[in-house]
Amino acid sequence: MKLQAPKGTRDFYPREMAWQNFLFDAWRKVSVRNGFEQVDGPVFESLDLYKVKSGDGIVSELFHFEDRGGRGMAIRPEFTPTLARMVADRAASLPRPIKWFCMPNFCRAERPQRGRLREFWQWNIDMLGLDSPIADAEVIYTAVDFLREVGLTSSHVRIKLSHRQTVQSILGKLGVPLDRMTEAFALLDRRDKIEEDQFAQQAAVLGLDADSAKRFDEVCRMKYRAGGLDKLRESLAIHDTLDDLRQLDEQLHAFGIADWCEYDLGIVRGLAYYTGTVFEIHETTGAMRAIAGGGRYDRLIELFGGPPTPAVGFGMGDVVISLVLFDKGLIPETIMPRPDVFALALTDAAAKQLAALCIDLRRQGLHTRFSYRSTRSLGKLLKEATACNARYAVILDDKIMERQVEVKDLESGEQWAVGIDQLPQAFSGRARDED
RNA sequence: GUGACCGUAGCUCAGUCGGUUAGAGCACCUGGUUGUGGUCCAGGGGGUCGGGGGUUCGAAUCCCCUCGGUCACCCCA
Repeated sequence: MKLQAPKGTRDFYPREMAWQNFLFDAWRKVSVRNGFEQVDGPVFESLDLYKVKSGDGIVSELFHFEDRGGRGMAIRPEFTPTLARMVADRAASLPRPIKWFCMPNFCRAERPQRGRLREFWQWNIDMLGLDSPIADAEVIYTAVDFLREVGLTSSHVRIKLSHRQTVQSILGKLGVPLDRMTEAFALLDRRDKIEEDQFAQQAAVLGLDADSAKRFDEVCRMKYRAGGLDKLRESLAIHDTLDDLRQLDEQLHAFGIADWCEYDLGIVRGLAYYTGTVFEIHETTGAMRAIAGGGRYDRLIELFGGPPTPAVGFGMGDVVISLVLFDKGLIPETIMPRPDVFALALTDAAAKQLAALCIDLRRQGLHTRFSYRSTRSLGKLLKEATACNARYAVILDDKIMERQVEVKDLESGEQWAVGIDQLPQAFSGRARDED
């Protein structure tokens, strides 16, 4: 093959495109019914915009270029900076809370792996201007609503939750000073990738003695079902009211999604800008990378020059969720657009009327296809009609001269004669009853 | 960006020790036959074996480079 799609990108043939549309439809439908409004921004932004949040180091992860005036530009790798910019620009006039969603494509110059490509589409749900755990819970509820919509259950996937304030409070009581919290979170995130003694050593640098480091590690490995906060508190053996987590827990119950959720203090979410709730959605087997991730980021809008604005949201990429649904056999067979009518001609005289009849049906809004083949074999033509999953076949023979055709219901196999003027009604089933 | 493994038709794969013109099933296309739906029959398109270079009388097969995929790092916004 001489020309191939660039590394980490995909071509969408009709079948893949149909799936993509199916997924997008589900994202949009769920977003809208939960009260979110769709937005979007430019595919590329000023390079500087991405440095604001992530620093200069981000540049190597971006596809970037100079425009003809020498200005640094980058193809968007995420939506949050654009969102922050949009909110900051109209902060005074937007009604609160702001509930927005989008499903744009992003590009990141990373090494592709399973579930991780260089171009992908991501569903973003964000809720701004409401500093209440209700917002956290509603955002998480929206994710659960989607999971249900595509046929997943709480036995397939789990929402793993943590809370930055809670973990920070625990770490503080174990001896980590406030100014080393960011490092402590980073260590927490890396704990599975480094040796035990290295972990202990690095923990010591942060002010944790051997005993505290061990407890720290233990706490982060335990999982607690929603509602199990008292157990969590006991096992911590640390006096902390866990107020932040407790309020969230109440709301998760109020939204009826507690059985999808589990507390896992080992969930950190890479970047430092999360301020409260953090969560990831994982397949329960744990085999795949996270399906979605998000949390509360109350400082970020300020960082982009807006007024102090509490915010919570998440992103879900199209790649992992598609792999998960494929693995679980949850991709429906019927994602391709289905013709209402497939018209076919059994004689040369009838073939001459085919186009006119189809155009007429199309003008009445019916998805109509016909055969381009010269064969007059009814068997072959019906096979063609079945192959594209048409609902009805319209069979033309010499009776077309008397304005009569046969209509065949391709699901039931029933067939009956219809005058061409009654054709559209024939498909509703009413005309048949009158016969 | 670093390291490891992989790469034969759209898909799943066969291809002996390096040896003639690279194969099968499915899929796709055309027509014939049963006038009524994954039947049967006949025929067809499609591969410079991912690409380039090297070794050799001769390379899908051996060596190097490159592109792509997968896995682990990095990162995961």
